[in-house]
Amino acid sequence: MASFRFRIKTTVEGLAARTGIISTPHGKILTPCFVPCATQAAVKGLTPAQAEDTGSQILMVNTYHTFLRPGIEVIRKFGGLHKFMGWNKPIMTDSGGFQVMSLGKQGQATVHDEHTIFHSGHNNLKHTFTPELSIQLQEVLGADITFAFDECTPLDFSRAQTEESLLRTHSWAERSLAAKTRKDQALYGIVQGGRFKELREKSAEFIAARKFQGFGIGSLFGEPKREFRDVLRWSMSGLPKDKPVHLLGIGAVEDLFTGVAAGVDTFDCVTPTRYGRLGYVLSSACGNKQKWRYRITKQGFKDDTKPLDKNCECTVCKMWSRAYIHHLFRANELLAYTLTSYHNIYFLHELMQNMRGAIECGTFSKLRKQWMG
RNA sequence: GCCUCGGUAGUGCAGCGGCCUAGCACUGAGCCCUGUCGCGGCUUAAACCUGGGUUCAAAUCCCAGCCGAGGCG
Repeated sequence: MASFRFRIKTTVEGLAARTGIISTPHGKILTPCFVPCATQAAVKGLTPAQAEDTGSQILMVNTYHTFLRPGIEVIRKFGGLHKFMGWNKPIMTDSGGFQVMSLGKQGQATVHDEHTIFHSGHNNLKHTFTPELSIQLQEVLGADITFAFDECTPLDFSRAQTEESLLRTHSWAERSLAAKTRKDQALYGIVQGGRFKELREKSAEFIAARKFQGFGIGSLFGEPKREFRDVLRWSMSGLPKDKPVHLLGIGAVEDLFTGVAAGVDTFDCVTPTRYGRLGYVLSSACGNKQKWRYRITKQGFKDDTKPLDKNCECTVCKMWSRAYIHHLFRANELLAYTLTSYHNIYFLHELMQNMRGAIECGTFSKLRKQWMG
């Protein structure tokens, strides 16, 4: 079985942007690329075949969610996620760290230095999560790329709170590494540090010094765009260039350009599928140059015979009209979610493919300018 | 034909003399969501069946009509 490897193909003069190839036991990934979320071992609304058709090279599955349901023993019985969900390409698994924050905000998680206690909504059970458990679970899940258990620090945390949280993330990073037993899985360490320059740099330095095969950058959403750029730069400055970097939870068009320019190799984000369910269509021709999206549920599309995106080559855009998809949403037909999610994922993969092409042709800055103005 | 009950935003309900500038839920219109949210949040639009009467004051009480549901013939 092939082991994990990262090879840089092309770099861009004056920028950190690069193309590369991540090799994993389940195949290669051309970077930079977008990673759709399959949180509960499914890309919401799509079959694995459809996910592959959109251009997906790798999926992100969540450890905490699959631990709660169906439970790790079920997946163990199948020999891992790949066989369980019928996806033979690479998989990465989130460590459950994000849920420390997202559930914590709802009072469903309490963080301690040693562990985190989750109060499950499913059945009122309490679950104690530790870095060791997260790694153990991820090894059973069998992902090609795994993440250290971290604490996603809310951006409104004070300097003192952020520092305390960061110490925990670092301690958990070391414990995650120590708990690792499988050699065929890559383990990424995660850089945190909230919105503080010194803490981000300190975190990057700390994580870079450990034996991780790659790095994740955490907690970058919700920032004003200017800060986003800065925080990303601080987070990456101390990381070695020869290892892959994943930007966790980011997928807005502008952020993808910013990330790639800064040298990020992979991105995961829920927006294409979440937007798909909310009736938002990603489009390069929608007139909204901030968000690159519009709402198909609006009245105006009721009898619109045009495709979702006139510039898009995806199956949905070739086969169906805005009027039809508008109708599916109005009628609450499940196909609405499938078609819109399919298109949205295709849109992001297409964008990333264009970025890869542009980097290799030396026209990345031009492409970015075309999109961002 | 008689009797009973009911007619309040698009839908379903609340209000039953002044506290109604009429409340709620869904729906509509619009905005928002970045390691998931078929969710949730915010803004906004929209109604007292008709006509008489009683009263200082009627969505509210009375009469007639119209409409709907049920009962009796």
